[in-house]
Amino acid sequence: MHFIYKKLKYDFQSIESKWEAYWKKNKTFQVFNDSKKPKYYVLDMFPYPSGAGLHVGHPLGYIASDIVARYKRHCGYNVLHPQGFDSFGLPAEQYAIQTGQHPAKTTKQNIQRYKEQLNRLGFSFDWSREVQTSSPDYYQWTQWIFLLLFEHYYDLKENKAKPIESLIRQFNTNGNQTIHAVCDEDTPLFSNQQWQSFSWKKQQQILLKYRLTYLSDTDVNWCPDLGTVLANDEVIDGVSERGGYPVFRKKMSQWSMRITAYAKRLLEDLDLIDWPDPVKEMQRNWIGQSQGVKIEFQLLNHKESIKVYTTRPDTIFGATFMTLAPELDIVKQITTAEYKQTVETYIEQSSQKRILDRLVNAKKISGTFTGSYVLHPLTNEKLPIWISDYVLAEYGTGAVMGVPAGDQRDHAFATHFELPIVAIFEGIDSSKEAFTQKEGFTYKNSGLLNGLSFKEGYARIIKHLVSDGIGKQETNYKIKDAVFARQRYWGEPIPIYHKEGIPVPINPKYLPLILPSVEKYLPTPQGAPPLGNANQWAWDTEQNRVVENHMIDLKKVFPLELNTMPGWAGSSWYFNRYTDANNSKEFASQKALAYWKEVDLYIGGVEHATGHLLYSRFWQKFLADLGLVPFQEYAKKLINQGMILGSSAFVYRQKDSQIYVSKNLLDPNKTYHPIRVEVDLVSSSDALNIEKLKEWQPQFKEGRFILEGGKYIVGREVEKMSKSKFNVVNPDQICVEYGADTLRMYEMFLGPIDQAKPWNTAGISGVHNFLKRFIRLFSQDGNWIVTERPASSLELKVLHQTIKKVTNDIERYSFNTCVSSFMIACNKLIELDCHSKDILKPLTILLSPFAPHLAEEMWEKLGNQQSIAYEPYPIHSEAYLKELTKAYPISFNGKKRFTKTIELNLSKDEIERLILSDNRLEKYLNGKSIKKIIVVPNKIVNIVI
RNA sequence: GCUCGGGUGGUGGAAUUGGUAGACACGUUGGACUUAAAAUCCAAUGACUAUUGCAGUCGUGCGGGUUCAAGUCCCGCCCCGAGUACCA
Repeated sequence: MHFIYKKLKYDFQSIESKWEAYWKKNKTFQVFNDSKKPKYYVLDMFPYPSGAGLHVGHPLGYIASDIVARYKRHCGYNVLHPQGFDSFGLPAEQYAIQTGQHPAKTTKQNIQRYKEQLNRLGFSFDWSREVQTSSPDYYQWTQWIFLLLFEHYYDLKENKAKPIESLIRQFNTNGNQTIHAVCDEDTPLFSNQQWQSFSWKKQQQILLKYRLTYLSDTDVNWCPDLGTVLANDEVIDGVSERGGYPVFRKKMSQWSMRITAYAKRLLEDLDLIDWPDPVKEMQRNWIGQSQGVKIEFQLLNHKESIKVYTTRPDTIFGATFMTLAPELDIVKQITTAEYKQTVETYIEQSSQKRILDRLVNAKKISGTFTGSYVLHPLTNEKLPIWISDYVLAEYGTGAVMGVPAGDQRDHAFATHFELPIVAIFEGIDSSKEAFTQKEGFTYKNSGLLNGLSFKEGYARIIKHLVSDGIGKQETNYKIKDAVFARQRYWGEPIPIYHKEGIPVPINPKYLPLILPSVEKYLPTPQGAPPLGNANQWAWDTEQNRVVENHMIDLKKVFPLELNTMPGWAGSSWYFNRYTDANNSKEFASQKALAYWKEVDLYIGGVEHATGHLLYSRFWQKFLADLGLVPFQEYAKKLINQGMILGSSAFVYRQKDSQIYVSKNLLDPNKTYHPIRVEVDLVSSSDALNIEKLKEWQPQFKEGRFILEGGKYIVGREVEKMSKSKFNVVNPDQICVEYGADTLRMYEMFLGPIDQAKPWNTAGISGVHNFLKRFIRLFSQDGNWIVTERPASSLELKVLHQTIKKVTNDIERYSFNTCVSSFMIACNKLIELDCHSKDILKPLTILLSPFAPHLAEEMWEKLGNQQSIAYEPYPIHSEAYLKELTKAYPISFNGKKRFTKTIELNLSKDEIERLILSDNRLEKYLNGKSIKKIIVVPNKIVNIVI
């Protein structure tokens, strides 16, 4: 069949701007909370509105979620598909420091630009529910949740958060000795009389040890270059995630969130949610549960004892020394006069080490003897006490028993300092290295464990230690309480004032506590956070409002907290706010929360696995404990979209010259400097536009370019897309050249949604051509030729198969194969010369989630008045497809799968029916007869003609 | 080191439960249409052998195994990516 097609105009520019305006004007995607339809909540991780605007990688997740949202609308759901901005953050603040421009102003401009870009791509967001974390309407509720956390503690009996008043009541009646609650390690025990005798200040200090958000002297990650502390997940390889500056450990008075109280539930409830395994695994590792035993070692010549935590109590007979973390307070008490000097020097040195040094020098063994000894609890032997920074103060008890035979680090330490090594595994040589496996040995030199296997010995020793009162079984977690304060300006103010050194909450009635204006966004000369520059930053407890600093009298006017909340505060609960985003009375009404329930599909980057995705689960659990939200887990299903990488372009400059050599002419014996050049200056065949290059940067003006085949070919390298690498592809430009629909489909077509992949503009023409061909189904020579004639069975088959395939693929989030299916369908229908309305109508609905602008245009041209967005989704007839597959029934005997060759003599009619039954047979049409057919149950495998 | 992913044409990637591997697209080559180019359309395109044609051999990182049948399942390696890192 030969058709000659004239060029058909696909005027995507006017189509797309027309429908963008239409959706906005008609509020097509606004949803309400009182629908009778079933609900579906599809959420994107909201963006930080950076000054650079969107690049081509950002919308990937939004396109996927928009396809699902539109698909679910067609399926008859009331779809909540909101968007907002995580608009507090460092870049706006740094810009403010440089230019003096208020972060609120730049943030507003950036948001404006982001919205324009997002709308251009045709996302069906309900903007009436937009949230901005930096808006007081929003952050008053972030502050409100902060205060709730402050006013609650974690009860281990009921396994939930409870009001602090209930704790105070118990203190008043019984003291704290019978209380089973999460608190700081150093909380003293007291009776009810003692509690009542305490001063207000003392009582408050004790309560801080229980509150779920609290102020304490903790070791923090201090980054002097950023002038702020960082959370653990913001420190990567010992340097700051942002900027890569060195980070130090430092003791500071800091706000923290008692996320450790929820460690167990955060771990266990991972089983309830359908999240990608890597994310779950990362959270599991981050929480880091381990089962072990805390064992008490009596100090020689001291009343006190030291507890160690170990997961291998069975190796206790191999313990030949004890090592403490240098930071522990007890170190100073036990150090003998003789060793005082060396110990103090060592402590000093290790505290000044950068985190990076500690990591890099991990294998470099250091430590020093304290002069003291502990007694082995089972053998009564004298074990020397050492300190070393391989022991971490914040894990376990900060003390380990040194078992060189069973632990590699202990072995290295013992070898380095010539401490004894006791072999405890029968038949295993412990002198060279430790044996860390948990099978394949029996014990020796191990008292009551001798001759037992690991399994027997492990159980035996625990039983013994516990019954003798020496040890206690314990579950330990790696996860640490999250530092919840930044020394920055552009964040939520913490609604706390300070009285006698005690933090006191502001009554939530008087929220929001509005961020004050300052003249300088830098820390004060005294080193206080930027809020220290504010003139109006004191709390009047009688008028309950912010007043000027000079009114502070420490009687009724007190200084306000100067720290602000970290970046993850606002994002830890925003998904709840969308259900009722304009509510000024509550963070969200119970009715709205009950209607929308949890997020059905959440799409965002995997980089938030141990940050936002963990903190938000924690807050959700806390809010659920208080009965404020109806679900323990807020997102049923999570998908991580992979990053779209840039393809950087390089020119090669010969060393010490102005000669640039084309990629394939490089001489392996010479040295070249690869220099990144702007990818816009390079054609899709990697040829460089030298004229434009010379205009772009003056350093190339004098360059001599050695060409191959008349062209300069650049080198390529796949890297993260970033402005500094000159490899950013701007979606606006793609929209101008190909249109938003093409961009949407192409991003989906690139590959599986969760995979990282390099951007390649060259391939986009394939998808663009598909859309042009799609229009061709409706027209010929520019004329509309949709017909009313009923569809043929072959056409119907194409349609039903496509519906089935596309629907299945959307349901399993395989969007790339969807796009392929559309192309196949389109090609087949063109070949069949199909212009039937019966086929094109459902096909247009099917395409609408992917290419919404074009679908709307075609839908209107088909004579429909309403937007296509709420058209019922076409249903494929399983019966019809089955009917077709059964067109030529083949039966078998036996259960086992087998291959069988059948000799056939089929008539033309039979062949046609056979062809209907199986796609692959189409090419055998036109009179050829089928001789043999190889079959397995329910499937034709091979045909011999 | 440990944990989790993943290795399929020149390229991006298909292949729901084991059932004609390489769909779909890019790129490349040839052709049609054009004064020409672009655009569009048609054809070929895993490798090798053979050719007038039919066809044959090898092919999913490597080596084994299970099966009538393996990209897919099992065992042992190699390589790449991500996360994590003195966690006792």
